[in-house]
Amino acid sequence: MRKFDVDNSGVHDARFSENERDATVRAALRMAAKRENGRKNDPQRTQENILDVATEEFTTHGLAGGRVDAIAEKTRTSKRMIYYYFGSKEGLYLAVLERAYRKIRTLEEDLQLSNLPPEQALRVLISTTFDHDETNPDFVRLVSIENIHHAAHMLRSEAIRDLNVSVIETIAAILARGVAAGVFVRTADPIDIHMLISAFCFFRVSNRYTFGTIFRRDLSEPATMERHKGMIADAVISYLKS
Amino acid sequence: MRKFDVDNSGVHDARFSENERDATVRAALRMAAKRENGRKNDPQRTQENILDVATEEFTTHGLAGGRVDAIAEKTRTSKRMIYYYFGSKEGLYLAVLERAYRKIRTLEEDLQLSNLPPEQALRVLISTTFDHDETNPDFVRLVSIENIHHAAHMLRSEAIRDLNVSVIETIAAILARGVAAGVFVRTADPIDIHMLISAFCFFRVSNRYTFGTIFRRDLSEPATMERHKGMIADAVISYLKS
DNA sequence: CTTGACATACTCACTAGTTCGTACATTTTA
DNA sequence: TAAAATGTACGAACTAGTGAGTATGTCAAG
Repeated sequence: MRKFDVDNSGVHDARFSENERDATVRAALRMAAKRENGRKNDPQRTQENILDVATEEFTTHGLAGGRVDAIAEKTRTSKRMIYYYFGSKEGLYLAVLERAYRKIRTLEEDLQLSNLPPEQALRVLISTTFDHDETNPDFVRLVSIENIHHAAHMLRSEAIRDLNVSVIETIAAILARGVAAGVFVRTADPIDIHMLISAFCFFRVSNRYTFGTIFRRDLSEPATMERHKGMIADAVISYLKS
Repeated sequence: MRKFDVDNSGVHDARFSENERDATVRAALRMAAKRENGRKNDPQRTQENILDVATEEFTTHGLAGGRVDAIAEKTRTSKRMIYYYFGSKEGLYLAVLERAYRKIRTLEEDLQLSNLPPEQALRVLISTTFDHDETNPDFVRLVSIENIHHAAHMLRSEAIRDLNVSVIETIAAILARGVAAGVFVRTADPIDIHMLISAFCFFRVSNRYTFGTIFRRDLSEPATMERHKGMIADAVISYLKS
C-alpha cells in the first residue's frame, strides 16, 4: 500500500480554522499509531490524497477530459468521497486550481530585492520566475486549461485574483530605482515588463510539446535551460538600457 | 460505404488536389444556381462547413469538451456526414488542426525580407508574427490544446511537423547578415530568437483571459497592442545589439 | 469511566442522462 | 443503374452524480 505524507504546510489555512487544525493534528497523531487495522477516519489525508490525484488527472487530460471515476480509482478512497468533500467535478477542479495558486504564493513571498542594485535585482527576479515555471509544470498547465475555458473558474475565486499583484509592485520599485540611478534609460510599464518575462518563461513550459515536436529540441535539457535563462534576462535588461 | 480511409491518404489529398479543386469550383458554380430547391450534393461545401463549425467548437471547449452532437447541430448537415467524411471525433479534430496549419503556411510563405536591411527585416518579421497570432486566436488555442495533449495528434501529422522550419531559415539569414554588417554584435541561435519572439506573441493571445483577469487589462486594445508590438521588437533588437 | 447520543467520515450500489458511433433507408449524381 | 452523398433513428458504453445506510470518533451525562 502506498503511504502519503501528510506534510501539507499552508494548505489548510483557508479551509480550516486554527482551532480545528489543532484538533486535526491531535487526531492525526492518534491515527498514526493504529494505522494498519481496518478503516481510519482521516479527512485531511483523504482530501489531500484526492487533490493530488485530481491534479495529475486534470493536468494530463484537461477539465473536460479528466474523469471523476479515473480519479476515484487512483485514490485511497471512493468516488462518493470526492462528492462529499468537493460537491462536483467543477468544485474539485476549482479546489485543485486554488491549491496550486496557494502553493505558489508561499514561494514568491519573500525575495529581498530592495537592497540589491536594480540590474541584479531584476536578474534575480527573472531567474526566480524562470525556475518557478520550470519546476511547476502542473501550475502552468492548469493556467493553460483555464485560458481555454476563458478563465471562468478563476473569476469565481478572489483568492486567485488578488495574487500576482505583489510582483508588479516589486518590478515597479526596481524600475524606478534603475531609472533614478541612471542604469535604465527607458521608463517602462511594470505590467508590460512582467509580461515580457512571464511570456517567455511560461511558453517554454506550456508549449514544450509542440515546440519540441516541430524543432526537435528538448527544452528541459540543462544547457538549453541555462542559455534561455540568460537570454531572457539579457533581453529585458538591454531593452531597459536602450 | 465509408469514404474515410484508415491511413487517410484519400480524404485529405483528394480534397485539396489542384485538379479536383477546379472541378469543385465548377461544381460550386453549378450548385449556386439551383440553391433553393431540395437537397443538393455538395461534398466540398459540406466538409468546409463541418470544419468551420468544428473549429469553433474545439477552440471553445477543447478536444474532450467539444461535442460531436453540438457540432452536427450547428452544421448545415448531419452527424452522419461528420463520420462519413472524418471517421471519428479525433479524425475531425485532426482535420481541423491540419487545416489551421495549412492556412498559416500560405500566409507565411512570401515575405521578401532578403533585400531589406537586417534590423528592418527583423522588425517586419516580428510585426508579422505578432499580427498573425493576434488575428488567428483559433490557431493559438488549437496549439494550446495540443500541448495539453502532449502534441499527440501533431506527431501523427508530418504535414504539420515540416512547417515552421522556413521561419528559422529566414531568421538565420537575417542574423548572419546583421552580424556581417556589424549591426548585431551577438551571435544567437535562430531557434532561440524565434522562441523569444513567438513566446511573447503567443502568450498575449493564449493567456489573454487569465492575464486579463489578474491584471484587469484588455490586451486586445489597439493602444496596448501597438505598445507591445514595439516592445518585443525593441527587446529583441537591443538584445542582438548588446 | 462507562454509556449512549450525535456529528463527521465513509461504503456500496445504483441511476439518469449524455455521447460517440452506426444500421438502415433514401436521394442525388454520373 | 452504380456509386456517392445524405437523413433518421437508435444503441451501447460511459459518466457525473446520488440514495441510503454504516463505521468512527467526540463528548456530555450518569
